[in-house]
Amino acid sequence: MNNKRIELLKIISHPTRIKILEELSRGVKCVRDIEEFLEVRQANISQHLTLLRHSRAVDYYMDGRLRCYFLKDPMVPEILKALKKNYTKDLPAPECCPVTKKGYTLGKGRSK
Amino acid sequence: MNNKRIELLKIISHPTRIKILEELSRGVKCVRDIEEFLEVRQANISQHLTLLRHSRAVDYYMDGRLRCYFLKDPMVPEILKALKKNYTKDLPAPECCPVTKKGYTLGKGRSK
DNA sequence: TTCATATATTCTAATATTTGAATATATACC
DNA sequence: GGTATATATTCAAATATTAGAATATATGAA
Repeated sequence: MNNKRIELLKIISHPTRIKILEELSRGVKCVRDIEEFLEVRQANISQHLTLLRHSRAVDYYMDGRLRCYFLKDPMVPEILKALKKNYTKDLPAPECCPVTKKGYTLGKGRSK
Repeated sequence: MNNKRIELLKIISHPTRIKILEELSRGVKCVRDIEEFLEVRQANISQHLTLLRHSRAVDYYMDGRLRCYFLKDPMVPEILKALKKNYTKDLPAPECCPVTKKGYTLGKGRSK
């Protein structure tokens, strides 16, 4: 598995950055637009955008004083989709322990 | 967006844990199986499995001395799929800066 | 009960991430 | 030029993550 992809995934995995990416998935936005709907200070948003830029998740157009950000990496929408999906139940558990083919007891760790 | 999902995404985003999850996506495995194909010590694998258990990404069956781990959270395979997908090009960039509807220059930050 | 096997936990040091505060830069407009 | 606006950078402190080492626990077998 490509390590760059995993790094990008890690970068994505932050509440503020997810919000930024979701907003960008609805269309191009400049930093002030992002400031408006997030309760986060400008400098911090800029820090997050810098991370997203460096990991090539986003890119931007400059128009005069504005930087208009947009999504660039095609994995990002896929990840957002997977995050938003409504999962109704757990994956089916295997019939029995396939290693020993014998009976089993359920893991106790599941409630922790 | 559900914060638990984002936390899980962050937990997933680690090279060793991705490898473990990929292996589990091929079928149930006990810890020793995982040790065999990863060049990581048992204690460390156990630490990663503990994280994955606590975030409910995986669960396990006990069979005597063996703990047979399997995938539990349905988002995990979706994320693995998104990671493995062969993305051939970037998302299409917007025609022009939609904020000002004027001409634009491309961001210089893209090469950093 | 004792031993070996399978796995987990605890502790710790190194490192990375996160945020706020302050400051810097770049551009448009006067 | 000077000023206001839009955004980025730097620094530092708080916090979180990571991996290794040592040790603990649980189970099955003898």
